[in-house]
Amino acid sequence: MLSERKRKILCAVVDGYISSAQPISSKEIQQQYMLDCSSATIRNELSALESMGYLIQPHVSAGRIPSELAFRFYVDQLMNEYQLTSHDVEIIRKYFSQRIVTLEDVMTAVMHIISEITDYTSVVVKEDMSDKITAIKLLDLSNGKLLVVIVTDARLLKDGVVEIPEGADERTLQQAEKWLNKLFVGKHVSEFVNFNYTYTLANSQFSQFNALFKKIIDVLKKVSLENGLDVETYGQHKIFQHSEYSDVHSAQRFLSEMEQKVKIAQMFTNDGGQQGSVTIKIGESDNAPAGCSVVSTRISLGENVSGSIGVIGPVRMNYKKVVTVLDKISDLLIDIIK
Amino acid sequence: MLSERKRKILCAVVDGYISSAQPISSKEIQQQYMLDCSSATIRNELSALESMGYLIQPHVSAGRIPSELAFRFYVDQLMNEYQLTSHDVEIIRKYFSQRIVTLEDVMTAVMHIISEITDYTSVVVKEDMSDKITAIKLLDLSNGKLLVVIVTDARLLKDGVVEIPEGADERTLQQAEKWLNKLFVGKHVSEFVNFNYTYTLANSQFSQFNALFKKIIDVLKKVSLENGLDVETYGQHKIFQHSEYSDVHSAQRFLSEMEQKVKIAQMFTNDGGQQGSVTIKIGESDNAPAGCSVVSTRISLGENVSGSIGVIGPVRMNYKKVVTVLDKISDLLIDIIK
DNA sequence: ATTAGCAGTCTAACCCTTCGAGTGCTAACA
DNA sequence: TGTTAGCACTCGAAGGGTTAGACTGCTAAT
Repeated sequence: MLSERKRKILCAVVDGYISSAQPISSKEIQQQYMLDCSSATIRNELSALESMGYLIQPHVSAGRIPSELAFRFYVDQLMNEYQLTSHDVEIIRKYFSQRIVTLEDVMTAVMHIISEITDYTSVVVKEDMSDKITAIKLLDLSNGKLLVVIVTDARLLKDGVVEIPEGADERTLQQAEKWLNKLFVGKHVSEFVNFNYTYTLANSQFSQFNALFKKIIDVLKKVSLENGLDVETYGQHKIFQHSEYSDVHSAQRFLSEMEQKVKIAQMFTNDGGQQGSVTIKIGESDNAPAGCSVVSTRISLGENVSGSIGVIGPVRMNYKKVVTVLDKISDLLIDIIK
Repeated sequence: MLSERKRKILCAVVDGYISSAQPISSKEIQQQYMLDCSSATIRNELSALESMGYLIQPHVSAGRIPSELAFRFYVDQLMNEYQLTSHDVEIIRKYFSQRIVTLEDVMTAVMHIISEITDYTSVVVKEDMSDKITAIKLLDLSNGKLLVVIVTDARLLKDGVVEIPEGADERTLQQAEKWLNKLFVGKHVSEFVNFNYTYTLANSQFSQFNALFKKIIDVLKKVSLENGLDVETYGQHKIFQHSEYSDVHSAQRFLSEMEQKVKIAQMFTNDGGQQGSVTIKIGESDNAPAGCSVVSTRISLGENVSGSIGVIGPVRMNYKKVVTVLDKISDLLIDIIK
């Protein structure tokens, strides 16, 4: 448990680093945040926080920067409120006062608002849940491969080819087919983006077919991403405003990452938080891209459509502001989407 | 008219600069491209080409780089054939051997192929021509504004608000409405992306309403872009592979540009070249973004859908390769799309 | 018309120094 | 025991100066 003073100092470092992108020195903390002890005392505390893993010293004659652990602690316990500025509110007003007719319009507006206010790349993921699976068929292509056909309500079929596992005769394949249908029919295609197969498969009676099922579910995942999911981003150029992307390499990495829509979708849709609560992923340990954080919230977009909105940006992100903006937009969406 | 030797030298400079991104020296040309005269002679020729506007010398002790004029001349007259490498062919094979079902699949594959082979950002624009305009209505909102409602076959209506011009009474507005209907009904929404109003309007009998019509057409343009047009890009991160974007500023400019889908659509769809012929825009004078070139070709995607595919990248682009790839893909598409 | 040779120019790279910011440690102090 | 002043030390960023070398333009000879 951290002492009150340590918490205060840690918060000062994180806040300061978020706004300046520079290592924070003991003097700076004393002058700007706490006046009741000397910089030497703060140095001692900083040193302690560093050995606890919360702070990092880029080099010996520099101040401290927060570790990912510190950011995690910050968003969970230290972060205080952010008040939307009149400028922020004006941006929201501007977009929502435009004529908005379709769901597309809404989402485009939301993306632009979020990106403009926060200066991060905004992401909208839309999951169309209306397309239900009506049947799964396995077709032996008699060259050692199996054609998996997934039939759905709306579009006739989606398919993929997988290897037939060793020692699978016709009868076992039929059984497998039966089992697959039992498991999947009636479900929405987009439910499989984040399907965690280890559990389900470990308990199935077809453990020798694990590899096959895994592949089939991969086909489902692919299909669900390509058909049931719509990923849009806006404000990729905003990353250049942040000093962590001032070198070309990290910028390139970020952009490559952003073009992998599948990955993006997963980051924004999994561990489904409830509407109204904001999920924050910090760094690779949270399955965000290296050096990046993902802040998102789930939204409902009508009968059979749900989704996520959020931003992706450097770990040194203005979480307060982002969370507040997402909350606000989320509230507004509830009013707008009937 | 340029002498044969000047053409040869100019071609050498352009080819050399395209592949090295470095100013080309007289010595280099002599060694690599022509052995039948000395570097001093080439220096004289280079000097002449510079004063003709084809070459630029970054500083006095550097070689020459081609001007945009030179690139224009190169693509029109000098450029020789490019042979697809086996690696290129392999990439095409890889993507087209995947199961491709929908038009979406095709276009995604095409985008990836083009970007992977060329290392530039690829763009696909799809214009859905099935949505025809059935009527245009003007509604006086009696606050000095006019609601323009565009009714189409498919989706009920699209609208926008414009100011009523000075001195427009009810009767003239009715006339204007009539004229608008005569002009637009039966046309496809997406025809207006590149509608050039100056000509049409200059010859209309409503010259005093030019501003109004202009706005209405802007609404149509906006509508057609938002509804009838689909712009997708892939490989934005590829720009970092090219030295002109090794500084953060130009990279940012490029990305901002790429996020303006409207502009992109216009660059790829206008002055409608025929399928099978590749259009090359070089630099701002050709309405490409500053420092950029746009290479595109029109394709047919079925009954009521047409579009463009192409790349956008630095003016120092490997035009040979890009043109060849686009030609190839264009041919393949003709086979695939029925 | 072409070419060898040479003086002149400019960049890129490297090294060196300096400046200042910030720390850790020590010893004194409450 | 916790806090603080003082100081030596470290390290990076910035600036200046030098050097090496890449090319050119010009001149004069062929």
